[in-house]
Amino acid sequence: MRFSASIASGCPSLARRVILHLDMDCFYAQVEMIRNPELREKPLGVQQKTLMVTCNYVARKLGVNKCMSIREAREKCPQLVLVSGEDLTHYREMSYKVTGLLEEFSPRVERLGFDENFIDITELVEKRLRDPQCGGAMEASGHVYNQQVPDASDWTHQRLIVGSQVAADIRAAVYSQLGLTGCAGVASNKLLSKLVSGTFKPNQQTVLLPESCSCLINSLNHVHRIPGIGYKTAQRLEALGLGSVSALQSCPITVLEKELGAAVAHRIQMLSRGEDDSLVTPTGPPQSLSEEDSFKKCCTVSDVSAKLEELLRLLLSRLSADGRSAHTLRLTIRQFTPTNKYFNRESRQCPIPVKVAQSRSGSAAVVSALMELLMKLFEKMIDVKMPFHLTLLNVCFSNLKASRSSASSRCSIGFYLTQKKLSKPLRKDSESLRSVSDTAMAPSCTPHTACPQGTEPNVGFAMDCKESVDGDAVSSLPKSVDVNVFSQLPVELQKELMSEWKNQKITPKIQTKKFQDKGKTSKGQRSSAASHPNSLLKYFKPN
DNA sequence: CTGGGCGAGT
DNA sequence: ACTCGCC
Repeated sequence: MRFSASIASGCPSLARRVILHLDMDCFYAQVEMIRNPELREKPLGVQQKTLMVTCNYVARKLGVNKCMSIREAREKCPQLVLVSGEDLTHYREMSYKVTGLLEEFSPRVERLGFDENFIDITELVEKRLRDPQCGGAMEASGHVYNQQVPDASDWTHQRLIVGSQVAADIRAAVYSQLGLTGCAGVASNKLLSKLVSGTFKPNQQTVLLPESCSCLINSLNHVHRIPGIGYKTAQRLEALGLGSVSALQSCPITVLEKELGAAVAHRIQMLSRGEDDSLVTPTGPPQSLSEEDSFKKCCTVSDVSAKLEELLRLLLSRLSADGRSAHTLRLTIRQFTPTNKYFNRESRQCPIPVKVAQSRSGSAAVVSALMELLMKLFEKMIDVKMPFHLTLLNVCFSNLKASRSSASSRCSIGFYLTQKKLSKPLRKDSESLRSVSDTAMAPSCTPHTACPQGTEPNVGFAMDCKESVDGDAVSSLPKSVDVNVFSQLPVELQKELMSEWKNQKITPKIQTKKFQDKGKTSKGQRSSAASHPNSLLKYFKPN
């Protein structure tokens, strides 16, 4: 009884969500200024090859913008200080520190690149609304989009206003603990929170109230500015005369379906109206690790071999820190072509023999075994007896699995369910959730009833509930769980379930079928970052 | 003188 | 294996 009641009442309906988008200011430049504070007052650009990928705000005042070529940036600003940003190590580490810190506020954190995160703060907001100590004055923190005046008697306004206060707290925590500034947007879905976060930059925040939604979405000059509509889709829309947001909004769906297919058509028309029902999906640890390098010319086998070995060693080092083992190896190349230089990438992949995958990453035997595989993959694409001209090499480890030593004993669900006491109090909600998803490679995946996402998130448990005499769902403990369903449950319920499984010494079956999108695709195992003991290294707490 | 990553869908 | 999306 307890469970079904909690599940039914605890899941926020899609329309009542409060979503936060946090976008770090000129992220790579900030990291470089932390590494070398003397750079703070100078115009600073971060360089990758011939491109300045970002720059600090001192440089921006002098007319420099991100993604300018180095030549152009130097022309506009001769005093510009450039640092190399081709090694992503420091950015990656800081990026995961940010995500880790955000996960202390809510386990529902989704990464978007290295410098952006979505956080579903619905439950935090509701907690504050219930807390009498936080009651009273309803003033937004930061900007309100369109200078709309909130209506204190409007519940939706109240939730978003409280959301803006949560956002301010979170930004303050990121600054005090990591020294980073960023912009936040608060709205009722991911699309709107992302769009609104950029309205005041840098180091500011904006909340969007529903009445100003159309103002925000119609302020976009072109459909390409809508996140989710990329270059290709925008071009096809343009060809249909649908370059403007308003044209896309009012286009007959049949026209869109004919050009783009039903799924994309529906999705982008929703987006054009500011509607976005996608969930904040906890990102967890990366599903692949890759290293790449681009260059003007590489045309000998020995040069290829040397470059691949360097990439491989970097990757093995990262894989070792991650604590998982890789079971697929992929090589991507780009060959020189005078025209259309940037899109002719080809790749070949192969399994990594279990013996190699599970041996210690540092050993020379592993390096040579993987180098042999890489050169075989290379020769599947390039006839080495003929002249060739490469401009890029990428090595990627994917199909990452928890390795035996690290994961199964300490981090499996069995660990949590059989231990008398947890090593940590379950306060860190994210950790209990992680331990569940960590065992997601269990092969027995029973498909569950599909349903449109967000409408009835408890359906993943439905098979375990019986009808009782009085017609109420009976309080049987679910014995199977979809990772993605579980992760979207209220944190309190997650904890309750974990604790109850533990008490009853039950090991629930894990399903990994993706809950949304009518279950047509599997996301594969979706284990969360901190579930891996060694992955925790990425989440250092600041001193 | 257009990086170096990531994930999802097909 | 490839396309498309995001930063």
